[in-house]
Amino acid sequence: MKAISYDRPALTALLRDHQIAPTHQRLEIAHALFSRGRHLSAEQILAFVNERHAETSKATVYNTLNLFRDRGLIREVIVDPRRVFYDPNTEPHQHLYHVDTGEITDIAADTLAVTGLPELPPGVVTEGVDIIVRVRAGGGRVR
Amino acid sequence: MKAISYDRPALTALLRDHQIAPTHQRLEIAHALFSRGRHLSAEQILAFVNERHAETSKATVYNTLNLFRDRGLIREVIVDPRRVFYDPNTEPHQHLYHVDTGEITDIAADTLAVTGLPELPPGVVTEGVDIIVRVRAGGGRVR
DNA sequence: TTGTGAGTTAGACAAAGTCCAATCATTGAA
DNA sequence: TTCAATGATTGGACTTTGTCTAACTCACAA
Repeated sequence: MKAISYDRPALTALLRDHQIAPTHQRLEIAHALFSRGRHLSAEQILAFVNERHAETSKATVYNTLNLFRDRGLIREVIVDPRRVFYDPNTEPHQHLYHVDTGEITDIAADTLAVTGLPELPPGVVTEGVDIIVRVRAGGGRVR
Repeated sequence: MKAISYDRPALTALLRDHQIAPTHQRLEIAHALFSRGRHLSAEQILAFVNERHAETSKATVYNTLNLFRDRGLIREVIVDPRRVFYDPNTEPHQHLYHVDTGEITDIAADTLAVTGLPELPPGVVTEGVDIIVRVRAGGGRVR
């Protein structure tokens, strides 16, 4: 999330930076994600984008999210087997997943470190290291 | 994976230890997972269990896997948004996920350490910390 | 003004998993 | 050993998330 303002021209520039033609629908979808800065599912994005009057189809939402992901504009978060969440924050960071509520929050990467990762098998490259801290409402005792 | 042999009596005892009535179907499903010691999807387990002649339904496989998970006999691995994998190894360890092939392998926990996890919000308990190293076939340069 | 190619669309389809009401098995008490 | 009660299993309908396809639309360059 490099930019700070997410008005139309800023989003247009953002898409162009990532070699994405800025169509109306794509700008709407980008706006839904970036203006909220939250982790949203495809269904939620579809609902937000069509809040006033239907103008964007399910197929376009999925196409666009996959395109954004391939172009490095957003990131997939896989924590819930039932649906994928999309994260407008592509800076390195990790996730805290509240199992009961489905809520996802960020964990800043700068405080976090992983040591002791094993050697990778040859001919293999790391795509990324995902860390998910799963929490649930706990009876009294914190920790 | 405490036990070493996974014959019928051993599996029966394993289920009983976890307050699970050892029915025929449950023993078959436990056998499919524990004798292979690999990460399997529900579909794969269904196929293994019915290899010779159909004897266990889809519903039972799902019921049973959820029961085993709730009783702490197996663990869910959520790395692929399309399906859940089940892991007969409940000892603390992490996963390496090969994005191209779908292959999952274990990372021993004893070499691994995570530091700098933030304070949890109050009234919340950690269920677990999942670490997934995503790798893909890489052009020459390893690492 | 018009042709072209990229983008969008509705709706059919697919895959994973859940639910339900009917049936079947296991078990413990008599 | 028998039998009722409880728990487990079943087929199939259903739900949800996501993909696919073929037709259509739109922006834009010539």
